[in-house]
Amino acid sequence: MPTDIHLEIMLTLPYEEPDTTFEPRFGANYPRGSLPDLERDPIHSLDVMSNPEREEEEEEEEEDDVSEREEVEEEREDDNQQDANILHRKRGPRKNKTKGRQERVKVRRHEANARERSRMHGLNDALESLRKVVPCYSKTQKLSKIETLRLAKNYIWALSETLSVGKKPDLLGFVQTLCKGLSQPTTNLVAGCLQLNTRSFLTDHNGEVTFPSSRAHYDNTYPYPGAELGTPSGQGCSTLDSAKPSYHSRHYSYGGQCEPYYDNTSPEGGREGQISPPLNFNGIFSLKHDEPGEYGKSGHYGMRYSSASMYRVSPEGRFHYDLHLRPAGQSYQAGTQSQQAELPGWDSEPVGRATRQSYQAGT
DNA sequence: TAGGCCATCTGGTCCT
DNA sequence: AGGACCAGATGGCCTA
Repeated sequence: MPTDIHLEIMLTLPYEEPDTTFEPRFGANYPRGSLPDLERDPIHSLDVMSNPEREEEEEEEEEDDVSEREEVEEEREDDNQQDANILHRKRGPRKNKTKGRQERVKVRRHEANARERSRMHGLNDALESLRKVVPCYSKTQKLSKIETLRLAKNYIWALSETLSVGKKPDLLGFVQTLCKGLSQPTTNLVAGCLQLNTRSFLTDHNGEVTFPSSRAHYDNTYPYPGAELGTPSGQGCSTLDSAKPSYHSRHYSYGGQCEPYYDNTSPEGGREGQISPPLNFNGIFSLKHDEPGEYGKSGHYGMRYSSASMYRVSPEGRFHYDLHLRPAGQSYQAGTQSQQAELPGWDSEPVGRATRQSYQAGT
């Protein structure tokens, strides 16, 4: 896994920094009515008299700043030199007027650009916040915007599905869901963060991550009646699912049908834009994450661990799941061999065991 | 060098 | 009218 990919945010103009390309001498920054009463030349008076519409324009021009007026006066002098007959300038657009308007347009454009920059910076800040609450946050190896959004969607989906199932999730299936639709580098990153051996992943010809042996894991982790009975999807719901709105139907509706978790219902699947992730119907879901100040304390690749604590309140009581997705270097208690056996693809590295232990401990 | 990602500029559209 | 939002264009940086 590359360690020092440097993806600096290229900010030519930080939004806290004044836009040096903006010339404050132009009209927008001057209070209205504060302009000196400049003496008008004969040409000016003639234009106003001969064209009533010009009068409104002249009122606008009074709002322009001194510098703009100076430019206008200079141009008028040029016009006088170039055109001896002032009557010829009674008709048609005047260059000085056009120039003044152009300057105002330019100022507004600068202001709009600054607002747009600020808006995009706000958007990027929000995206950065999102990066910090999805698995595999790294200051040095940032996920791209699109990958961050995809991973966040998958993460929400995986957590929600875990809640809806109401049992400890299978890690491999969890990672499968996380990696749905992600690029191979990002998949490797996620797997690396979770200390999964990427050998367990296979990529099909479409570039989508597939897990040949994962069906059984899903069957075990996300049981559904159709799978058990071999019936087409959407023929019924588990007890748990019947107690909450069904989100497993393509045309999903409350109390509706169920489909296999992995049958065209992946986060990247046909439900895109149609549904929300399944929420716990009768419980409480909360996602805890470390404060930003805690990030980077691990010091390993600038990576931090991500912890998501899920609480579910049910008639049976309150369950508490902790999903700690930790990078290499984090210390954990050793897991058991049986746990490893349940998770094909786990390597034998201590960190991997530790991560598995943490994941399955449910503490 | 091509491709990916990014920030920025820009003009259009919609809304207040 | 002006601001927010959006998408296309453009150019820079970085990596394979």
